[in-house]
Amino acid sequence: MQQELKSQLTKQQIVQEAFTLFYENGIKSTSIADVMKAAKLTKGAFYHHYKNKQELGLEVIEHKVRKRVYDGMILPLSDAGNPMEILEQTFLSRIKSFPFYDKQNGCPMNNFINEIGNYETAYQSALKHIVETWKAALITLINRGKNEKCIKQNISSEAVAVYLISAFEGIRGIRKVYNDDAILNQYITGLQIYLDQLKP
Amino acid sequence: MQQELKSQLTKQQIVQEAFTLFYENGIKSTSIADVMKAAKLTKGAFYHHYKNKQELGLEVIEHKVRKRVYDGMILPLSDAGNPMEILEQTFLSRIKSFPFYDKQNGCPMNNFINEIGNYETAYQSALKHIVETWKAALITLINRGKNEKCIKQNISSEAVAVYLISAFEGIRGIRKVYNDDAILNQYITGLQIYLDQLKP
DNA sequence: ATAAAAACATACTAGTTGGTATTTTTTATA
DNA sequence: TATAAAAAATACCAACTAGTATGTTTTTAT
Repeated sequence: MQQELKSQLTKQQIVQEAFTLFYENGIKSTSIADVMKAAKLTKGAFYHHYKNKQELGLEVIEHKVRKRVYDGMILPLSDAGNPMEILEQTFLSRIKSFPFYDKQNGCPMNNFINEIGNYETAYQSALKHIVETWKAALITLINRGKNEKCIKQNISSEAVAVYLISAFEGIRGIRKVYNDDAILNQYITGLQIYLDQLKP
Repeated sequence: MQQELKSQLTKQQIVQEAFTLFYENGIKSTSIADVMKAAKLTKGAFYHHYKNKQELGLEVIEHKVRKRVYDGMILPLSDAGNPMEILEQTFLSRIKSFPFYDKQNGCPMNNFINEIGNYETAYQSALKHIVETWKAALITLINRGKNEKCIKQNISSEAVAVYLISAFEGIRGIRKVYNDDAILNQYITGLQIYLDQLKP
């Protein structure tokens, strides 16, 4: 039983280091040896715990990337309070308060989405699942906003959800090629205009 | 003189094949040998024309990617006609009419942006330049719309431009992890709502 | 026609990659 | 404390990578 625990701890460490390296340099540019060096272990240990690199990639997506999106963008949506304010809080305040590191490296999910080829279906469905969960949570919130009369009735909740997610992921990529936050501030202003127009 | 022409023709072919392979599989997953095999030439020919892989990458961005964005998204913005209709035409109609291949593989510029690491400054500034050109053209059009009273006066043209670009690039990435166009249609509806709200 | 230069091919190197085979070390338990 | 299983290390391999060195063919200029 204690051995099982140690095994899980080791795997956790590998996944943690892998996430950081994948986030900073991409999955393709990161070798197993790189990950294991960061985890202060050797390749032998890796292949004792994992079948291959893809298995690690999927675990990083499902455990690290998923959790990040969940904690930062999905969970706050189910808070009590004015739905409009929650949207502003989640999409506006959050991006403002990102540390430099996160601004520079973009969104881990978006990085993955755009790095993988269209034939890597295992990665795709794992990523799609995160987007779908996010979208569903947004739709629920927007519908609540409609019920509580703080969001226009005659707009498609799905469409707004998808448009919000698209713009958010888009700017996280675009910000990477800039050296400053000016473009981020323009996005924020643009988002503010967008959100204001959703009010009845 | 004829040799100069042949040299340029060969380079054009290399750049063409490189663009296709980079677009479909990413620049990191594409080797020089892959490119030259597609171009029906050998590695020796490549290094006769190019210093290294990065020089090719930059040429692909500056010649192929830039031209694609320019022709598809920038040039139409300077057409005569109602600015609002031009925006709808460019952002709505264009994405609808994308062939399956383009939907599946996303936006070449966005793929590049999200594949490259944040230390690859040469690529970044080449990509930033494209975004900046696009943004400037959009701002010009939006300002014209304001002058001609078909776009609200009290909104920031820059912010709208950035928000439009962000959402467009974002959805092109997100679409890649889906197998169908439903998400694309939701984006289109979301964009339609957004554009309508810009009207006075 | 011929020499030089450009275009391209061939063969190679040194380093990296994902993955495997085998051995050593650690740990749990009887 | 002996032993079996799990964890980790070592050593390796075949394939691939960017890039180089050197050769051959083609084109151009004289």
